[in-house]
Order: sequence, then structure tokens, then C-alpha cells
Amino acid sequence: MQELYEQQERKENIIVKQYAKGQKLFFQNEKATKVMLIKEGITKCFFTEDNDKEYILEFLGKGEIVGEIEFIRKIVCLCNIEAMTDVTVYAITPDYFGELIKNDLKLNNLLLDVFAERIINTASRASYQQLYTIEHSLGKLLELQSKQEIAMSKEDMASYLGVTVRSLNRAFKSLSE
Amino acid sequence: MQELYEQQERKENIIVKQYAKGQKLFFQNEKATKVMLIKEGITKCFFTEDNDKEYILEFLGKGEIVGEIEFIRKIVCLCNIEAMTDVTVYAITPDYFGELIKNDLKLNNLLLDVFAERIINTASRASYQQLYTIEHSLGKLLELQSKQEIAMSKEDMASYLGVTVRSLNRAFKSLSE
DNA sequence: ATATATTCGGGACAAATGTCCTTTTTTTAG
DNA sequence: CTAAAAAAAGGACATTTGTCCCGAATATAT
Repeated sequence: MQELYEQQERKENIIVKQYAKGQKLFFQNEKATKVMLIKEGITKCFFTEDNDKEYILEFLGKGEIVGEIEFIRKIVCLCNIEAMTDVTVYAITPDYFGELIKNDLKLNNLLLDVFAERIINTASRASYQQLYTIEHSLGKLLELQSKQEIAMSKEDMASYLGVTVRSLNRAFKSLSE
Repeated sequence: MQELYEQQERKENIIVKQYAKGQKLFFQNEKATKVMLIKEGITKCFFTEDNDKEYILEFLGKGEIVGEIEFIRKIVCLCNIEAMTDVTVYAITPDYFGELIKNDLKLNNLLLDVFAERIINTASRASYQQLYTIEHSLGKLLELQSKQEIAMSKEDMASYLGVTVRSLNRAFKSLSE
């Protein structure tokens, strides 16, 4: 997928952008001006609900795309995307991305594949987290963490699980017993 | 979308199938043999977890497609799909669906749109249900229920919210006070 | 090295949710 | 219409999770 993009560069339709750790690539409820492909670094994608609690939906890294859902459905940003490390992205203009989608079958197939994967992940996790105790979900998170090498604070872990840090600590304790 | 399919009928690649209320169209963890487009009726799509609890992911009705995720990712059924009313579907052979996906750009675009919508729904709901009380989520469910005209048992409502019936009843009570 | 912040872990209690079970209401079958 | 079955409601208690807050541990500045 990256190749696909790197080739097509050198038109002003795709530019490279940098974000420092902690900066946001997208702001929830604001209009997205680009579709981005992550070239380097790790980001977290999270909701901020009206009660100010946060829910981390997923971690996105190298080769993953963001902002495409908003583009396709013509909506404001669904959630925040924040750089957890320094991040480099290819930023694609909506017009150009629109053209690609309308004409490039291979890209369409790739996107379908990526979307399907996301639906599977999101749906399985929703079910799992609703129906099991924190302890179980924490186990899964720890697996995920060791596969990808994501350094995350306890606060992030709690947000990913949709619980408070206090409850997370309790889950850690009961896992170690 | 239906039009698209009705036209292409009269090859044995698409056949019409009937399911009585309560029958399953797909069984979780079993291989799916078809991709289906719902012609008439309402289905529920739900996970059965190892602890025997159920989580209803969504209700799918007329014009919606099922089994396509499994086809695209080449996996066994992610969840069960059960007819809540008598249901009629167009059942498409995997081979033919594969061809369509490889060649039909319009279908690809439609699917992207549908997938995007599902990701939005699933993700928002996961966040919402994790971060708010049952009472809040019940409010949202009641909205959904009045938009679509879905008759559902309390058990189904509870499964949709990922809670027990007892808790659902409490939520009802506190809403009415 | 000492003092001051800042982060982290956990105690104590409150609120939410689950489990188990009994009673009431509604539906279905004959 | 009656009996049996199924669905719904809710009481009592257990468990889980959240809230608030304080003291220990760690970092930072002087």
C-alpha cells in the first residue's frame, strides 16, 4: 500500500507531514481536511465522550490509513488521532483520494480488506469487553502489547479497556495472584 | 443495491432462499458457504462468548448484506445470524461474489460505504456502552427501536446492551422515575 | 542533600451490575 | 376456558467497578 502511494508522489496531491509526540492529527468533531497514510510512528485513535471520559479504539501504526471513513461518509472526525511517538504521514487531498476511489480497483480491494479487518476487531472487542470482566480483557491487551511494541501509560491502558485506573490496578493485582 | 442483483439473476450464481423465524442463516465459527443479501425480513447478528453470554452486534434488514466480511477475510463466521422474522435472501456463490468484487467498481464503492457506516456504528457504540451507564445506552436503544420497527424481547434488548435482564429492568425503572 | 512537586498505588466507602430465585403476568396448547 | 409453559418483574445478597482521597515512591529543583 505504501508503495502504491510513494510511486504516485511528486504531484501536490500528496505531501509528507510531521507530527511531534503528543500532537493531534485529527480532532474529534472537526472537519478533516486530508486523508492520511502513516509512514512512521504510532498513533492512538480515541473518543472523548460528553462526560469527559476517553475510550481508545485502536492503535494505528506504519502503513495504516486514517481519515478515510470520514471522507467516504462525508462526516466530521469520528474521534481524535494523536501521535504517541513522533509521526510522519503522507497527507492526501480529498479530491485526489476521491479520484483514486472512483477509479482504482486495486485500492478499493485493499480498503475493503482493511475495513473488514477493523470491523472484526472492533466488533469482537466490543462483545468481549461487555461480556467479560476487566481481568480477562486486560489479558488480551497484554498480548496485543507484546505483539506490537507499544509503550503505553496506565492511563492509556485504562482508556483502552474503558475503565478507571483504579480498576485497572485491581485487575493487575488479581492477575498476579 | 438490490436492483444491481435482481438484474443479474437467472444464472445459478444467485438463488433465493427462505428462512423461518428463529432459523439461523450463519453459525458462528462454521464456514460460510454463501454471501447473502437480505430481500425481506429482519435478522439479528450476535456473538456467543465462551461463557455462554450473548452480545447482539446489530440488526440487519432489507437491503443489507451478510457474510461478505467472512468472504473477504477468508475466515469462519464471526457471529451468528438468526432470523427474527421470516426472512428471504439472495444467496450468492463465493466464486461469483469474488468476481464481482474484482471487477465491479460500483459494487466496491457501495461496499466501502456500507463498511464505513458499520465501523462508525460499532465503534461509537463500543465507546458509549463502556463509558456510560446502562440507563444512557438504553435511551439510545429505544431511539433506534422506534426508528426501525423492530419488535424485540427483553432478552434481546439486554444482549444488545451487553447486560443482564435484571439490570435492564432496573434501568427501565429508573428511566420512568 | 533537602525540600517541593508529581506520579502511583491502594484503602474506604458508594454506586452499579450480576446471580439466584420467587412471584406475577402473559402466551400457548388442548 | 383451563392447564401448562414462557416471559417478565423484582427482592435479597454478592461481586465488580467507580469515586474520593491519602500516604508512599519517584522525580525535579535549589
